[in-house]
Amino acid sequence: MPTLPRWRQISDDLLRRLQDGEFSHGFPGELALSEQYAVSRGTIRHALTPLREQGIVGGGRGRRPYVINTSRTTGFGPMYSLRDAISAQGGHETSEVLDQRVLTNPVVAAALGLPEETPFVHVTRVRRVDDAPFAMDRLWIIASAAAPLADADLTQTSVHEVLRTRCGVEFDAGVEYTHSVTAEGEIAARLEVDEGSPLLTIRRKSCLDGRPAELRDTCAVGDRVTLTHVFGDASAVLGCASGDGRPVEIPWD
Amino acid sequence: MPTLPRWRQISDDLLRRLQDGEFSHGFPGELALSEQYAVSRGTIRHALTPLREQGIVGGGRGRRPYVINTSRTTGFGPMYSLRDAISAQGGHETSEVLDQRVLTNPVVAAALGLPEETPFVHVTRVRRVDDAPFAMDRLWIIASAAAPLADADLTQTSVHEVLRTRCGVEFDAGVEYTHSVTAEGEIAARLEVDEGSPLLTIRRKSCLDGRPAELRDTCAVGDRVTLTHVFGDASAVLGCASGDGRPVEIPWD
DNA sequence: GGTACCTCAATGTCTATACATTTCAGTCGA
DNA sequence: TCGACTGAAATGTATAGACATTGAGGTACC
Repeated sequence: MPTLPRWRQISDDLLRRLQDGEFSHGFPGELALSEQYAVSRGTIRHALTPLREQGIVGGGRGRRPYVINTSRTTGFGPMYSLRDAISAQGGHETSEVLDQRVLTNPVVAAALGLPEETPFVHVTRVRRVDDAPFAMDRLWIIASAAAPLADADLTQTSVHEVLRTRCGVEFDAGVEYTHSVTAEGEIAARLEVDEGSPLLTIRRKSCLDGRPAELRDTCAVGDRVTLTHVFGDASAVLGCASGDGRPVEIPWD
Repeated sequence: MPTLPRWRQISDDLLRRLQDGEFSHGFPGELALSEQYAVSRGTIRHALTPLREQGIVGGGRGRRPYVINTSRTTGFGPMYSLRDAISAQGGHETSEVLDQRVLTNPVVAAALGLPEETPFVHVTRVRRVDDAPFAMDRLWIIASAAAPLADADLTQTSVHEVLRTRCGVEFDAGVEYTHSVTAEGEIAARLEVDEGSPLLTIRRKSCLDGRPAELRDTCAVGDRVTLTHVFGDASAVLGCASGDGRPVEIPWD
């Protein structure tokens, strides 16, 4: 495993320190960080870029640097794991694992452009917040890169987390397709909703190290889940009315 | 209007040249661009960053630079305008404008954290591809920044486009909340779907120049719309089976 | 023919510096 | 008291150079 570049180490370290609440009374400026870590300001800027893009810290020319939000922390670009979007709304989350083993699947392999006999770790789960199911998902991750996943305890930990800590890898590219459908048959039963209820389906194909590595299908219950995407320093619009994401009815004029 | 920084000018220029197909036989490297534009390599790298992040051009250490995709061009980070996601699937798109005027709305103002009497440009549309409605949306944009929008012809042009070319502004931050609901009443009628059909609702709050500026509610027909998010160099997973975003049924094992 | 190796080109990482620009806070004056 | 002004602090923009790392393509050897 190659050593991570210095800017990345600093970025991770800053994220950790943010989560520890170390900066609740103010975030240091680039020059201060430059001294703390004994690197040039350019490297610090590089390290801060992802934090600023994800709206975790803010600042700007002339302005004092500040912390915006530490609750939503994991995720990479637009691919916030559903788990984080949910647990932010409070409530204890658990997963019921229905299936977790290594197998091959020609359809999945084709969707990722991989050879038919590629072995995948296959996981199927129902996810609950305070015992109410809010989503179920199936995922296939290329086994060669994610072997520990086959044995990991996924009832309390996100897949993203396992990959990062146990496998030392992170998704670096991907596509996400979102649809709206209605619940039917087995899925409706598993999610404990009426047939005909609205669901969000999300198919995600993602890469590790530039190579296809994962296919994931998620089914989320429409009125229990909010898909949230943030970009840039959105502090000005976060936390206003409707900050929880529930649409406020806006009267016609 | 302040002059754009050099890196941004170059970024825009490269995007234009990409759309013109100038690089269909190969994309120049950083050093070549550095000479062409007579700027340092650092500035070129800065200009290339957004293109690489959006998966428009690819490359990497040791690899020859290459063009991935020029069709999806507008949009900023994860906020691809729905229009682009749709028109990529072919078909001629038009909008039927139901309302377009300046007014105030206390609920909208509150959601954006603005004073109650802030004037907005309010637009309501039904969007169609080949005459079939696929979405309707309502949006409020702060009038002071988007005055030309009140008179613009939106039947063929996206709001994003008008803002960029006529107002010289672009969204630089925002939040997007996506839900799944079922169609009812007036909305079902306007979208020409049965009651109970699945819909995607997207509420977006975004900023111009770091200040709250827009609130947009979109209702999209579940089986006519695919919400697509791309990040990084996803060329390895784009264009595989299920490349159109329609989920392929994957058999249980 | 195929394979291992080598070399080169291109990008990734990092440093150091200079100056422009913007905001904030404090000061001064009307 | 309120306004305008001013200076400091911080980031934004840009340059130039150095070295490391990677992948692709060609070469030479078996």
